[in-house]
Amino acid sequence: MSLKREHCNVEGTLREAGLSQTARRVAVLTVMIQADGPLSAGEILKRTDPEQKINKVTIYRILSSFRENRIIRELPTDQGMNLYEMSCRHNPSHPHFYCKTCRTMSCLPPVNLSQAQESFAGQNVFRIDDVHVHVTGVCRQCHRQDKI
Amino acid sequence: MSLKREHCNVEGTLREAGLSQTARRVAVLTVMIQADGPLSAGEILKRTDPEQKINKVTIYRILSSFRENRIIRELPTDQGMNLYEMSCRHNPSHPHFYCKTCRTMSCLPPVNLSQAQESFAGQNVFRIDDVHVHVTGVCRQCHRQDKI
DNA sequence: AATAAATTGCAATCGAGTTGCATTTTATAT
DNA sequence: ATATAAAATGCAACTCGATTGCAATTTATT
Repeated sequence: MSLKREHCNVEGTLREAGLSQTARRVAVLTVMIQADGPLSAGEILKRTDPEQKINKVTIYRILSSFRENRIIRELPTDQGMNLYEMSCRHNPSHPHFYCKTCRTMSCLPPVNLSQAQESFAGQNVFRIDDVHVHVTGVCRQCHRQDKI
Repeated sequence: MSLKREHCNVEGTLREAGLSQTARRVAVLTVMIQADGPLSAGEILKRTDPEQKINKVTIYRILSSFRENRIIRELPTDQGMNLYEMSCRHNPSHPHFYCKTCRTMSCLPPVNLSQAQESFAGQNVFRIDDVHVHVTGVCRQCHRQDKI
């Protein structure tokens, strides 16, 4: 994401999702909107106002509600924890690049997978070791069985 | 993967990787080769001969050595744990489909991402909620700093 | 201001995965 | 075959991200 960019309105986003406007939710959403890359739950906690002393459980519950309402995306990492980023028209779904050396996750522009290697050449990518496409949704069997 | 398929030779795979032929490694690799989809560490443990009574620590250490030697691939899940599958010429890298309802991960044929939605139509996919491309490697900055 | 519903904090807990160390097994040489 | 060093394994304890139960607090609504 660039520095000068449009982003969502905090109050409007919560209202559209049908979530009540609590100080905690406003704080977390503000951090998410201002972030320039995926953040861990711990990092989100650090970036909220220390005056608020938000409990980590509250952070996780707010992130869950945001995820359920598609306000944010959850990105599982190779390190067994999740990172979070905004999921809105200002930040459409895109590949992420994890550097094994500095252990940081950064965003890549949306690309055609078959052109990945060439397309990523202009990015901060020296070597690609693995490209993993992860598709989430509902399978036909589950849909048939009316589990949803 | 289909039922009648070619697969790797256990002893040869270990030898080529420079790993000694221990009963534990043979057991785990046999399970991996015979699997028809990604398995969790616990499931792999279950599928080994109960007579061997392999410790879970040993399973994790064997999986780590296999991953380091590119014998297997590790797939992080939305559930905060990893699944494992063979990484060889008989099982090239491919997308995976996670059904939120039955919570199972299944394999999809390799496809061009831009054609994903259409291509998956013939699979056991009812609805796609998210397609996540995860690229792993080394960034330019780390390469410049000779960290590797 | 009163009330019910929703949210939050705290402590305890879960579970996948890891670490330290003693024991056992493997590969290699004699 | 036997000895030896190196590698692999088992066991117990532990790490840490994430979750649960329940009481206390805050929010939305009357």
